[in-house]
Amino acid sequence: MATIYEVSALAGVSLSSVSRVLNDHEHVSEKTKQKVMAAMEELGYRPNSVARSLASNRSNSIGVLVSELHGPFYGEMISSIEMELRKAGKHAVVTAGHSVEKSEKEGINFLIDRNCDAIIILIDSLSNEFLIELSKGSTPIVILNRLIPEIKENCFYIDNELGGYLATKHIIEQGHKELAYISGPLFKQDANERLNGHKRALNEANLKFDEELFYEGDFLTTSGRVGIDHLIKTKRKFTAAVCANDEMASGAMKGVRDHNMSIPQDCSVIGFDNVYFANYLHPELTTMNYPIKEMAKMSAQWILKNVYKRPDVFVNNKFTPELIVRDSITKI
Amino acid sequence: MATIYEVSALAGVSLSSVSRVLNDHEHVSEKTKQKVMAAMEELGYRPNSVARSLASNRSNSIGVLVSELHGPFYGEMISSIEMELRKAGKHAVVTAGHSVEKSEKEGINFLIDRNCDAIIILIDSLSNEFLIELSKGSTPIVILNRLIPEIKENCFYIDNELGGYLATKHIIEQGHKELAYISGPLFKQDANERLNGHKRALNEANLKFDEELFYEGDFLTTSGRVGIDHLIKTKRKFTAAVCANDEMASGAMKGVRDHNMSIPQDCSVIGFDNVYFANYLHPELTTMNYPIKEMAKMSAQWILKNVYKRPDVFVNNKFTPELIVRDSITKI
DNA sequence: CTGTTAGCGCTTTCAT
DNA sequence: ATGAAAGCGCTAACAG
Repeated sequence: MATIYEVSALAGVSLSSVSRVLNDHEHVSEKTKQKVMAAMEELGYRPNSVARSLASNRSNSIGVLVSELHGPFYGEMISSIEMELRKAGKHAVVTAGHSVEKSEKEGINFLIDRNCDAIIILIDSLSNEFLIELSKGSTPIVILNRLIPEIKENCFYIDNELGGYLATKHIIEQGHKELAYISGPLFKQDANERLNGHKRALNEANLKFDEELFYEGDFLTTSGRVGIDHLIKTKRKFTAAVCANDEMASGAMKGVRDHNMSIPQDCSVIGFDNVYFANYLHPELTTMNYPIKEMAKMSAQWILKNVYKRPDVFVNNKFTPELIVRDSITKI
Repeated sequence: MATIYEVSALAGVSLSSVSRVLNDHEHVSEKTKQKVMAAMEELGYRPNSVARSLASNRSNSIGVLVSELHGPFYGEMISSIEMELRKAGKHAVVTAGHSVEKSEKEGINFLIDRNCDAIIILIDSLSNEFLIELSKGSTPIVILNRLIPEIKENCFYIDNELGGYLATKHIIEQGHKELAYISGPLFKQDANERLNGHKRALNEANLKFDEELFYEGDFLTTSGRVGIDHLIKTKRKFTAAVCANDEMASGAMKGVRDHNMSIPQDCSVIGFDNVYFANYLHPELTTMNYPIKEMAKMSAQWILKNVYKRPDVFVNNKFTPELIVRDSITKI
């Protein structure tokens, strides 16, 4: 593998000149530039990214820490981040924290030790305090799906409370009065906020929140399934199940059917996130859109702008959930 | 950030000794080891991975190139790889090729330039010849979902032809005689093989393959939907739709229902891959299991063994698809 | 605009 | 078992 030395020798210029054209510096005469490029071409020179990183203290890699790498939600997020980064010649180093505090901290250390220039984080177990502290370190961080007021510039989030509110409001407007709620794990901020929105909508309609018709799941499909079993066992009547995400909604749909009820006639269902397969469930799932792709893209752009000093792009931190009406809710 | 120099000074030993304990070398006295560890502890020393890479010519990063980063299939694969790698202190650098030849080649160069110690590849546009050539380079590669005889040690694959055969055989055994087939894009090897298996089963049952009841999709949900429209327009009768993957099957199910037919009574459906949401479709999808997690894990282990010389693990290259019977097929 | 010169932090012979 | 010293390939002041 040819090095910068050989290039400089062949081109008859100094190391620095080669380095300069490599880094697109100004103040290089067209002539030397041509000579250098020709030499590079002839030698099939490829820069050694590790050496560059060591000398410049930039790895051009961005760490991405998520709860899980699979699942419809994270996949879209990572896909979106990688696309944006790659256009800029940067790359994504991904790792998962599995919603376990210890493991998530390890993930962060892992990425920092890897000299990532910045880290994009979408996890739940680490406290705001920890993340605020982390943000004071030398590795810039951006946080997805969470607003931490003290470092709000680094946060990209949607109004989960509003989303929860709008979802439940919609279902109430269709005439439903007895709502079951299948929640995400309440140690997660978004699960909490969505539940709060749900309660606000209930309140506004003078309906009361029924503890018996509440089930705390884990955001995974199976817990939607189990949740329905649990709810039905209470013998309480409900005409709709409000689910805190689409995965649980899909599980809930299965559960409802396993009890020989049909959707939406016997039980309406609403989800949250609008993951791509919500559209392929039967009936198609009414849900709240979560613009994860746009948010992920924004977070990447923020890094390009703030860490790599790329020309300004407009960066928007707050996103809005939107109701997507499909066929899983019936009028009463 | 403390460096190895400060550690060596504080411990009162040489650079090399510090390096030795860092790398778990033998021939280090227990005493110096203790001194060094104490010094590291005191200084909060963290090794600089970039410097290590430059000096050792190992980046401890493994490139992963896939067609797409989202979708149920790739998500599970990447998740599985990352878990295995991280246990060994290695990390995954991911990138997508979008099934476009130019883009996939760029992806490979990108990863090589990033000094990845090895690359895991699951793509479709690059030819066997190209990959064989690539395998002769200095960066080891492993190939998922494809058998290239010349480099079969580096390949991890299932018998797609057998899978296609078994799927269709099963559906024939349920009494179906008029089968529509929604294929993956035929430039992809797996799509081809699955189709061949389908034809073999047909043949064996003395049924003929009907060109009119064939539709070439793109492995994405929407093309399953579109495929059904197309098939129905032919006015040919069919009692079952054999789909080359679950995503198209989910689209096909939607299509069938949009034409006011019910599943499986009016039209049975079978998929391929057994992605996690196949279980949450309605009716639950009968499909062929594709052990992508195990295969991904194996590929990571192969790298640990062959590139990093980790203690032998048993490595299996060939996997077998298995029929998963659920509710999307009816007896005739 | 171009060249010289130190490193970046660590690994790895080679002696001892 | 330990240490000295020479890089790994490149960047970034600084001087000219």
